[in-house]
Amino acid sequence: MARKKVNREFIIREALHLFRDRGYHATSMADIGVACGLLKGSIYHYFPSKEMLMKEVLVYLHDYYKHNAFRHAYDENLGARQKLSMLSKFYQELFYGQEGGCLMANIAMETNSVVPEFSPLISTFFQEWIDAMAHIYRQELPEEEAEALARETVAAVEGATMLMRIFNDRAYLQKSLDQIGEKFEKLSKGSVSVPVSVKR
Amino acid sequence: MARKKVNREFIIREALHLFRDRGYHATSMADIGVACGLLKGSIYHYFPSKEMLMKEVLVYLHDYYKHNAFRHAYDENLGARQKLSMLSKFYQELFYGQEGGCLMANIAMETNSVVPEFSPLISTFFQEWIDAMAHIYRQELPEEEAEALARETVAAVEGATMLMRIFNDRAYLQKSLDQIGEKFEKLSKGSVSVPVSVKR
Amino acid sequence: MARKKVNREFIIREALHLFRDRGYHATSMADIGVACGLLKGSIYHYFPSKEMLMKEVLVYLHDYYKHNAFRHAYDENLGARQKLSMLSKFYQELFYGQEGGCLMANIAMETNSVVPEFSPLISTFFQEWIDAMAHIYRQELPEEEAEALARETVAAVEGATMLMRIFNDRAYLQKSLDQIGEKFEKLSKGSVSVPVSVKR
Amino acid sequence: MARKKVNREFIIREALHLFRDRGYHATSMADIGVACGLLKGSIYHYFPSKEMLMKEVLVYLHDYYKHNAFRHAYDENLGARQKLSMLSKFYQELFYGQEGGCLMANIAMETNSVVPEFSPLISTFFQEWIDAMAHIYRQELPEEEAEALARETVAAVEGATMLMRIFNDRAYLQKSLDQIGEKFEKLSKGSVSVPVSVKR
DNA sequence: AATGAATGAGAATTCATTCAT
DNA sequence: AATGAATGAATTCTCATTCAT
Repeated sequence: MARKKVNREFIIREALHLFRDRGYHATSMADIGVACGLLKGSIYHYFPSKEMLMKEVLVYLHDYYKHNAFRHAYDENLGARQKLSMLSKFYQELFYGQEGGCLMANIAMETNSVVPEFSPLISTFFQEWIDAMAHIYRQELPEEEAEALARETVAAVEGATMLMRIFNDRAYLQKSLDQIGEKFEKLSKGSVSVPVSVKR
Repeated sequence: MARKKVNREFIIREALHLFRDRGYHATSMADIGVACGLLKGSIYHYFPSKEMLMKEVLVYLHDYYKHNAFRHAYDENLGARQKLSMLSKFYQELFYGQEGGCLMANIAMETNSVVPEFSPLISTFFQEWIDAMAHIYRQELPEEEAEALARETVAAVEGATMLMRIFNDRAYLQKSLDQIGEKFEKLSKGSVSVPVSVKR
Repeated sequence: MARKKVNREFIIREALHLFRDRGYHATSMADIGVACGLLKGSIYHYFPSKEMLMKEVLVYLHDYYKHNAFRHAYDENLGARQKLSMLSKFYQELFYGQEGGCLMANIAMETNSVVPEFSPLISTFFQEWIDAMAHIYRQELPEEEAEALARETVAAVEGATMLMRIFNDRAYLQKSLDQIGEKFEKLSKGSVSVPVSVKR
Repeated sequence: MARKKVNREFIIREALHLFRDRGYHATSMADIGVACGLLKGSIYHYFPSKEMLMKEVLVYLHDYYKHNAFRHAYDENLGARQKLSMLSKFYQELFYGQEGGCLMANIAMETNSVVPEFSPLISTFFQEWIDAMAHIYRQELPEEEAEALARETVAAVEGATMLMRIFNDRAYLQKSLDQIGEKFEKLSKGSVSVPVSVKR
């Protein structure tokens, strides 16, 4: 029964789940308060506004991905295939809060032209994701091809996550993540670029 | 200045644009009123509630796709490639209200767990889209492959549309639509099924 | 299927039932329109406002009582007991729209200090009712006693009608109407006044 | 000018007066807010809806009667006549907010078939009132007679209260309350039951 | 740090009323 | 006579935010 100690991070995490599952507008400060065991007014001791809280949530999630997922893309102890499989596993877990899907995508769709303050935070996130994927692909694919495939991959995963929510069927995401490796395999075989044998 | 005559369809179309661009919650009845040259209260002359209006918008858009896009998939005067190119062109135009992207996707993401009444209307739409794509693919691909590719296609297009909005760059969608034909080409070549040569 | 021809009286009668059953504020012009097979706007061809319609309803009902009930009190062909029994029967039928009770009382309670324009119409009605009863009682009771009993009678009937509605039990009104005769009997026996000697 | 401290009870009491005087529909949350020195929105800090507030008002008034009036009926240190006179005095004061009359009756008449949620609260109140009166009467009257007289008494008082409002004349209620004792006197004399021999 | 009260702006919705056709 | 559209004001209710304690 030991109550979670309340601090900025705790609130951010609670808010993250609510925002992801119910969206920005449909989540009230009171909802967040309840989730934190606080009154809505108390949230303002930690964050000056709902908008700032949302921003911090976006930053928090971005950092989380950066440190726990994107990072692997640049870990030169790993081979491309290893990296891809690690990332896949990561996304799989992350997006498996089925109710919610991807916070970044959800908020992007809902607020893109209505709270433009969020946009740079969101586009930076996606750019870094794409960069990370492209970095992996470049190990075996020429620059341009790598970038294109990275964009394609991210689009495919997000599109699949969306369908997963709509049809309430995890298979969509599962399939999409599986294809990441497959597609890479096929392309890198056909590619002119030197087969990987990197490792330091 | 000849004012558009106001009727249900006119309101639905105005609302559609607002809902697509600004989302469900951030669009007020007053906004819709202004767009229609009416007072907010007057909208209720035509629709009993915001929720019902949104539903009719979803139905309207679904019908629009059905009659203008999905229909081609079942037109047996056309070859698979022709169908795909017609659909691509259609989506390209439709989703080129860049501000907005895809109404169905936007509303799905925003309201999925918060206004469940919309969900069946949205999932039916996507199912019919997938069915239409699968129907085309079946002309040259085995059942299972056709279905999988259809799901993949829809996910890819929606994911790309999302990135298009986020990066404010139409190339994402463009690329994705181009790949529909390419991917099909590659797969159907490798397939066992008889090459198409339909054309009555 | 021959639709009722619409005229002022028809609307008044429909409105009367709605006002009696649902009250003044909770009855909308649209409700009245529906009951009449008209649109709400059309009511304004017959009455300039909801308030004026309500007034006419009150007048209409007053007239109805005057001609069909109170009148008997002054019909010198009838004995006091006959008069009382006629009136009882009349009220019984009138107030047996159980849902509704007494329009005059309902509207009085609801609007007394909020639409004072109705008050004189209502108090006149009740005064005439009391006068009629007093007139009957005077046949066998002294002036003062007759008046007091008249007031008492009206209060008792209205109080009972109210309890009838609250408990959804017609017995309350029934009992009260029965007691009108009984009480009169008891009082007139004890009274000094000359026993009635009915004419004809 | 020391402002009354606002709490649930304070709001309930202010609302009670407004509801009694102006009725349920004609009293807006803004009215209540003004009466309490608050904005309309602030009322929702204490009550979740107008309907719930009304319910609490009904409960509050019921409790008030229970503890301050009905209670005396069961106080076996008092004789029947004493009880009756205490109750009379109580009603006299209570219903002497002439503008308003009896909240329970007013709300019953206005909302009986339009907000059925109030009905049980109201009928329970009247049942307890009747029970209390019957309990007193039973001291000197046989069961059945006591009950009938109780119903009659309540009906008479409410009917008189109504006429008091309509004619803006306190004499109606006064007279009715006076008669409670008289009628009981007459009946109990004629009754077979043992004359009361008050305890103490 | 946290509360509870209060605010003020704005949301959806209702409704009496008007008016051109 | 009747309609259907439109209005504008009011109503209930929500919510982000502020602030004294």
